[in-house]
Amino acid sequence: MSRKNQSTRTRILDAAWTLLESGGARGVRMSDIAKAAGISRQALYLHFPSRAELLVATTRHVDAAKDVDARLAESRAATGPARLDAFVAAWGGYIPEIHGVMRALVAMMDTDDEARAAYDDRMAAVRHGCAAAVAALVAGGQLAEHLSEAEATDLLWALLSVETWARLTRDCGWSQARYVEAMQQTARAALLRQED
Amino acid sequence: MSRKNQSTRTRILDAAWTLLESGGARGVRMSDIAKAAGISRQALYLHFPSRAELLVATTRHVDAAKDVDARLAESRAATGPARLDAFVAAWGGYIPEIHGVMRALVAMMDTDDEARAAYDDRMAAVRHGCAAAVAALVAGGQLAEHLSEAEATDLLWALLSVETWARLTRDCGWSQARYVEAMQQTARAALLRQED
DNA sequence: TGTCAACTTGACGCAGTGTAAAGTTTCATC
DNA sequence: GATGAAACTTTACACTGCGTCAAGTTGACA
Repeated sequence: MSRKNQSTRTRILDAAWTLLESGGARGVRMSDIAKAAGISRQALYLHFPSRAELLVATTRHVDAAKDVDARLAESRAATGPARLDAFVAAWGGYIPEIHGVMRALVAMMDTDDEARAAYDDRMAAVRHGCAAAVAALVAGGQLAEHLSEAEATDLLWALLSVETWARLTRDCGWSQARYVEAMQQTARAALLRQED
Repeated sequence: MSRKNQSTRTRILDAAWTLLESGGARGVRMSDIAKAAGISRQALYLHFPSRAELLVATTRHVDAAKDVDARLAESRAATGPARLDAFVAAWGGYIPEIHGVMRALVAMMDTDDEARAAYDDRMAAVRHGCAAAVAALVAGGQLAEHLSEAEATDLLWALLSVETWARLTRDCGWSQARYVEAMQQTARAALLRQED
């Protein structure tokens, strides 16, 4: 409630975020987060009931800090294929900033319903954006004949997975710009009706 | 060494496989595997030094049982775009059979070098297949101009990830056949020079 | 009959999460 | 300035799952 409480909570979330994002291949422990936040491990439990809920809160914290909604909203301005490009660029550009947090969430998903729900929630938001981009194609009669609107949405959503991003940028060494460009190209090739 | 030893080892691997594949969303424990194999938990350690090595051995066991090499070899017969289709069908058709095992491997990757190495090994094999399929396109002058041979390989490899398969079939409810068809379509659209 | 390998039982150490309880600091308020 | 509440600390412990250890049991084979 007090300002000090707020600030400690924020310090915890920032610490978790930093640890998850930078390095953190080896699982980030509660004690790591506590140390980084400058408090005792037990004090974490005064603010968050479990590791899962701390991680979930961290994703929300990052969303708020990076203003993901505003960014995705921008892509809504364009129409047709340009909208597809804009959405791919917006979401694709956001992935590197949440990669670590998403990774942790995915790792917990198998054993924690809280984490699973948070992940599903996030995915639903992305899917919603995909659906809107596909709808823009349908409106312009530009969707490939061999795909239903739902299938095109599924395909785009699958294409824009964090894992795919990680493979291309982390494992294959692509630059972020190259990734976005290639995904735009691929999404267009996969979803647009071929007729120049 | 003895036949009985062999058979116990095989029973363990089959048990692990079954558990990982069927259900097993909640992490599969050593005690689960032991119970399923009909031996004590401790006896597992007479055959495998650690959970990681048991999982790695399980992937090899599955590979041997399903004869992945022979399946992928078939795709080498075709040329040009047909080869791309054949490879996508071969690997894509294999994914559902190793999904559970791969999942477990990925989950361990973060904390275990053994598992990481096994995963990298498997990925290298898939990448090799991707590279060969792309090379067949290059040989026929059919690769899209905007992609280098290496980039096309990266892209195909990213497209054929287990995660992408899981999203489409598990999360979106696509049939295996629809998945393969859509991936062939998408790979062609993304990689082939457009010129009809 | 002895012995060797495979297996069992039971106990333990270790890491990491989460809980519990008692003590300390800080700060607002009477 | 004493009182009391909130935030935090320290210490300790329960629980799960992995991995180790040691002392049996069982069965096959020489």
